[in-house]
Amino acid sequence: MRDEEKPAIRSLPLFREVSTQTFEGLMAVSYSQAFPPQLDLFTQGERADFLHILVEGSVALHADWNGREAVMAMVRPVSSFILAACIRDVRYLMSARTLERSRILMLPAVDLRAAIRREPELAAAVMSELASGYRGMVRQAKNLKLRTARERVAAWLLGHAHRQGGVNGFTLPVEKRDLASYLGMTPESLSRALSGLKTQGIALDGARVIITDRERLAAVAGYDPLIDEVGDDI
Amino acid sequence: MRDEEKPAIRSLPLFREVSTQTFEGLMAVSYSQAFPPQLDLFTQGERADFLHILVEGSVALHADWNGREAVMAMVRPVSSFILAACIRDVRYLMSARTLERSRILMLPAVDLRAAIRREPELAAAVMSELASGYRGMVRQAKNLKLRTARERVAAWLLGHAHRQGGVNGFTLPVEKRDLASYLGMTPESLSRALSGLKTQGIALDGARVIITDRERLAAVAGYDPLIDEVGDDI
DNA sequence: CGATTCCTTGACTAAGTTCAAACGGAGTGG
DNA sequence: CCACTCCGTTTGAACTTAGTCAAGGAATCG
Repeated sequence: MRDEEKPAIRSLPLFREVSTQTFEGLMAVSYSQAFPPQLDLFTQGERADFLHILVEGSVALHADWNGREAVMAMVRPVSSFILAACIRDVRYLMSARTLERSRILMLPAVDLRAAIRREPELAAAVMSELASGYRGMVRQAKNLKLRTARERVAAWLLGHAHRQGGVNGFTLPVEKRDLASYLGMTPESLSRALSGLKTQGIALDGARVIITDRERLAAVAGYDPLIDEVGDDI
Repeated sequence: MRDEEKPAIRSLPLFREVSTQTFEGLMAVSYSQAFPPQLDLFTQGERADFLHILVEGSVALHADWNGREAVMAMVRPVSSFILAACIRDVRYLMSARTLERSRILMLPAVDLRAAIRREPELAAAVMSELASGYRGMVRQAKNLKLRTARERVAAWLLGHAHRQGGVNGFTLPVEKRDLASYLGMTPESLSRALSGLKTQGIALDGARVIITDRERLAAVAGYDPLIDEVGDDI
């Protein structure tokens, strides 16, 4: 793996409190690899052999069933994914594919599990990470069950603007069809939902979105910290 | 707390591997209480002060937003709930209410966190439990995103029959409207979906369901271990 | 019993999907 | 440099699914 990647990985919630010895040990058995866009990293149902850490690029976790597909999560650097399957030593429930060219660190699940057994600080971090991931999924399920498609779109726009540092304008970080799938709708529905929101506080230009009336958009979205505040758990 | 409850709690995945000393310590600071049906135990947004363990009865975890409500999970004995919020010392994302008269053990989150710090076996069990909960939520999100209402109903029926020990007939363990909400639909839709399934391998008599043609029902449901096999993680 | 609560059914409405076609931008090759 | 192609997006129209509203029925519980 590259040395310039290390500091970013070291500062992940997962490794921040871990001893240097353990961290270096884990890095020594991991390997980093670059993947082209649209490449399948693994497929649901396979055994979880590696904890993946996205260092650069972007990755979609998706699920397939009966010929249908849904994007379950969109991963951005630097963060790990599919920790739960690695911990339990079971099969992936989701597949992963790169959206852009991506650099990924692959950490053997066996070594991770061994390190956890040795180092309580790592165990604590994993626990915290899993709890956070669990709550993220609860939020997603709430979003799906309680909101309409249009409301989900409005909420996502607000949430993304917020995560970008409270900006008003941004360009969509992924293709619209992937976003649509993530939000549980078809690309056509997303397109129409976005059009419909043009009178509700946003302006559109291709993949560029500008929030012109935050209050109004928030009213449509029914913005709620217990669904949308993904960041520092309240 | 009552002594006759202890063995069941002791054999929970969470406490099975824990030292007797720690276990007894935790039990000593916990208290068990009986609640009437339809009682709110806590409300989303409140601080998570107690890990709850359902000893007897049944509990629904639900989420509310903008005047709408959705049942997110149905808890049956003996199992713990809202572990993630306790671990992270944050607010509940869901509310809880009893469905029947229930006996619940309440374990102060502070003591739980302290015990975890002291005992690696407990930390490991918590980790495993959280990972399992996370995967459960992923399954639920997949279910919601990929399946139609009718397919979810069919899959739930099969899953429930399977969890009951592979029986063919059973009576619904909760009221239909709660089941409907859990499955992300209205009571009317559930009613119609069940009627529609009468030609697809089930027979109905009020709350009693008999699976007459498992194959056929499984075909409608598109039964998939990566969504439906809730039990021992594959 | 009578009252309440839950479930079912029917008719209607709204939301979202599907299919098809047109549009538009990015990259390619003549 | 322009035409061409490819692919994602947009738009329109028909259709399907699920939700809403309202009324009737069935079961339950004081």
